Amino acid sequence: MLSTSNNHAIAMLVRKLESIATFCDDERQAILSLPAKTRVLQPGQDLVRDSDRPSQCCLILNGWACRYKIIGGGKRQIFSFHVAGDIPDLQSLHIHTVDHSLATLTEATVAFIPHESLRDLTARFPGIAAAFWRDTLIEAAIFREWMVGMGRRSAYEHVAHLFCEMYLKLQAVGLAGNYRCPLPLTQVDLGDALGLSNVHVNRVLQEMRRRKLISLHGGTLVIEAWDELNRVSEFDPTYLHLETRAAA
Amino acid sequence: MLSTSNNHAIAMLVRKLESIATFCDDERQAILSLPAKTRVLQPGQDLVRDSDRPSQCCLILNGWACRYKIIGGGKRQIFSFHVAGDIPDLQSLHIHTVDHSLATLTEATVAFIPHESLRDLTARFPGIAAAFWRDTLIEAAIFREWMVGMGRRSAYEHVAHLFCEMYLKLQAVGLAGNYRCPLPLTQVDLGDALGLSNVHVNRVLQEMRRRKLISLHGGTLVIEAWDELNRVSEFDPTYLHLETRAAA
DNA sequence: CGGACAATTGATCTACCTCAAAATTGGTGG
DNA sequence: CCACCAATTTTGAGGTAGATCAATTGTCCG
Repeated sequence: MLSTSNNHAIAMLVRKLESIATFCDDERQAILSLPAKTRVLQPGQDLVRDSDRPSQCCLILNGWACRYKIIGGGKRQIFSFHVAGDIPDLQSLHIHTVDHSLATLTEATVAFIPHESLRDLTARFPGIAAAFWRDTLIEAAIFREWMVGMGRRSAYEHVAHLFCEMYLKLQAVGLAGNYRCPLPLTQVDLGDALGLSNVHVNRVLQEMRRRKLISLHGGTLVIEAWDELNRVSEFDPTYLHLETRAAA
Repeated sequence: MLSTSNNHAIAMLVRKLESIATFCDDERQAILSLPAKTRVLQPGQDLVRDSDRPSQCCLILNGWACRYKIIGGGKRQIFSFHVAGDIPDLQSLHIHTVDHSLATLTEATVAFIPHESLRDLTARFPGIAAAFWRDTLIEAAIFREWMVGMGRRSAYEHVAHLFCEMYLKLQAVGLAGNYRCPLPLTQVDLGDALGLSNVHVNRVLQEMRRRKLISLHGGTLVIEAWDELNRVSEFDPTYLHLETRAAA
């Protein structure tokens, strides 16, 4: 299940970065010529584990992954969801010991890029370094918004807010449109991301369906009332800092 | 209340960065010669406000500040506390529109450094750029840990965890030692950081005092049972990624 | 068709919230 | 040194959002 890199694969990364930054042709070309080894993984497999010291970064080419931490008593907190184009462990470039885990949620295709190549790339192209840095800063902004959700929003508002966020992020990289996006997560996954029990997530989802805000089944989320979903969650997309202006 | 920069002020920044990175003399010297305008602010003043587009960064020289967001109904979520040596809005270098606010919690002395100077510095010294990036990555790691606290820990565990974190961070920059550190926060501030009501914070603190884990009054936190505090909060300092090995 | 996993339901429980009042503290001016 | 004010902490009573536990149903898929 190993193959050598090809431009088509790395193109996902360019698309992702261009949703938050702007490149010239040289820079684009340099990214596309990054070396990478590709692998296909089953759902639920760990890519990086707490206290690893990786020497490469993972680029998701297909499927979904999440970052999480397990605490005593087996409770799990999910920090982020990742899709094609994301480098979920970019931070390992500058922080050597990882402090959480990364796992696939679905079957996924992942490319591994040596730290060395990325360091060389960022050294030669400060604009690319800035884009990577910007990506990690936006991630921190999303963490802050999740904190607001967990600390100060009701479960209903929090779920609605997450759906708005995910739709816009997916749309920005061409993976969603027309108020419809893939969402191959179980209610347990959602609960672990939101800080809720799966039972309560279920009840909130039912209420949202009943009110005709969304429909969600078969791994697809359909937003049936975007404006209303924005309103109830007080969603303001500024924090996503997307270059391409978000859909209204 | 304005004065020109001096090395003594910027030295706080070097101390902070050296708690998470290592510099050569050239780099240290370059940081020390950053220009800065210093100002003294009263408690409760906003330094940066949601949707500002600042052209300078704030370096805290003295006192405490916090970053926060207010949502509908006046609820506040605090994301981080900042002390001498911190640049709480470093991200504005790469993300132009800020998506939250920054305010003083106590009387504070703050130095303002133009973005231009910081950009020039990071362009000339990649090692300093890496240290700044590393600082923002560690901040994200702390956000993740706060998410665990809000989503998956009990109030008691969460408070204990925060105290462990703050003590180690302050100790790393020489602002704490001997299990004693400044903590000039009201119970309302703590609640807004932890996602709890001030009433509940109060009850948790009483319980922690009753169990002889801490004492807290007059703006000073004394940790009376470090090991026990670590144990109940399952505290693992890895995520702080401190260079200087933390006290046991 | 059977097995595994995911979604749903029901019943009960509790950690934490809200509201409101009282006590304490720290600073200030007389 | 005391009296007073504002801010903060503390206490009490009652309420509720969301947790837990355990069963049932639905869905996918080989």
